[in-house]
Amino acid sequence: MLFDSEMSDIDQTPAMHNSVVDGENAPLYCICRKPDINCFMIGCDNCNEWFHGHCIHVTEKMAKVKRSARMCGECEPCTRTEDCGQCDFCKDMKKFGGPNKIRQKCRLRQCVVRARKMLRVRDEEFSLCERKDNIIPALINKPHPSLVTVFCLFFKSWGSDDEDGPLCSPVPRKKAIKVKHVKRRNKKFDKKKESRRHKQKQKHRDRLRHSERGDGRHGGDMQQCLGPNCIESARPNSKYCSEDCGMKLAANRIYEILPQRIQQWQQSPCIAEEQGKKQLERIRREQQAARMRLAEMERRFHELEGIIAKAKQQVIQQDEDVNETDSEDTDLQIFCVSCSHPINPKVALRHMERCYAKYESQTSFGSIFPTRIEGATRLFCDVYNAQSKTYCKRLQVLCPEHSRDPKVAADEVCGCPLVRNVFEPTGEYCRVSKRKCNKHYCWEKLRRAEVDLERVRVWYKLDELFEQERNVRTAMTNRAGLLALMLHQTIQHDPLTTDLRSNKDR
DNA sequence: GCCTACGATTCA
DNA sequence: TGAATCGTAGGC
Repeated sequence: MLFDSEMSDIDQTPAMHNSVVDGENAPLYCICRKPDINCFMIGCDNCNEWFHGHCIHVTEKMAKVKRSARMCGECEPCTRTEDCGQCDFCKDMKKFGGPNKIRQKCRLRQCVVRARKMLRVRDEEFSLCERKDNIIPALINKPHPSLVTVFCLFFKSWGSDDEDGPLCSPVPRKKAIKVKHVKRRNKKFDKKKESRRHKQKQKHRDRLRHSERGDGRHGGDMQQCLGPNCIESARPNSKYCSEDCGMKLAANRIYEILPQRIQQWQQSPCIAEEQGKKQLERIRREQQAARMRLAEMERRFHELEGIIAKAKQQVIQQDEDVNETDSEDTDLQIFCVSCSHPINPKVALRHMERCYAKYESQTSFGSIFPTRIEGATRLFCDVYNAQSKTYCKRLQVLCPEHSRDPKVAADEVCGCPLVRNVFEPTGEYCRVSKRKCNKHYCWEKLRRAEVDLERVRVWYKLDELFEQERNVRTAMTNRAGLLALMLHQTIQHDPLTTDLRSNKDR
């Protein structure tokens, strides 16, 4: 296949021999017999004719699909460009945070024709599991799904033709094996011999591949379609003559098997179901407790705002200046935890708070999602950073990066509620000027942060409990799901198929 | 023969 | 130069 980008390599006008040249000497191409109009064109290897991409419905992207020993370039996985991010190969990739040990491309991108079977065998497993995850909830949401819905979902999940392959195989995978590559290096191979052997192997494989493809195309033995009442011959590499026949057979099987399986299920008691119910009860109790705690914290939130409002109404007591200066007049020095400079204990709180804010504001803590908690006010800062495309996730009251402490007016009073024995409120307020009070520096901010932090904790707890509830519910619903009922037993549909167990018995 | 790990190669 | 991925050694 040739693309227009490759035209420089074959300077002579392509397909000139069979193209008509019009009056202005512009060569005509394609089925439309029009000249090259500066669009994407693709050339045929066989006839050397050039075609406009849009005339033959081939896009530049499609044409660029790679072909190799492991890629046919035509099947769905070959044309797929995105990694699923879920399979073991994806999870191994560095871009998905993996160790890069397996180094294989995504299972969903392994060619169905040419990739090695081991690279795609689990693809079926994986995609089924993935599809199953999508199908079961779809069925759960319908209390009485119509048989057509059930059948379509089931059949699609089962795979169109291949019903012999172990789908979500319960067989555990083999353990990882460590390879001693050092040994390999130490071994002295006869290189000539090795490469000759390699070439022979390659030739053999190529021969096999060609013969396989040949077989696939022309079909070995002709088999009759397994579709109900169908007398046609099956398609190559399939048991059915058409998708329709496969669907009909699958529908028949569901009609035949499902009612019996449902009856069986209903007759047997389920311990896991009982445990699930107990777990749900526990989760609900914890949710209730968390909600009560949240209500309590909301009440404290409003209470604190009331205290702060009341504190602001206090009047400054002038003689406090003397008390402030005469106490603790010592040479004692402590070191700031942020900048490690020696500071006077009297101003330590003020200094350390500012120093911390200075360093803290140089870092960002962001998430790509804005906070969406219904009914919660003033929790996270949530300022959007266009550069990193993230929302700030510090507590709003404690975020030095996006909010500065308001400037204190000269006549503002400290107003911190005074306490006795650390916790008992005396009902009085500190009436020192806010600018001069070193004892209660930023008390509103710290008290607000205390309440907000607890509120955040309770929200996290609630979120965790919702997640637990969802998991338990999903597990309970899936237990008697359609796929589970249909798949968790072995049925010998075809009496001619060799049943290994019966062989053993004999 | 399956599977993992990793050197080698290709490509952007 | 690094990411992607191919091909294969070697354990089981």
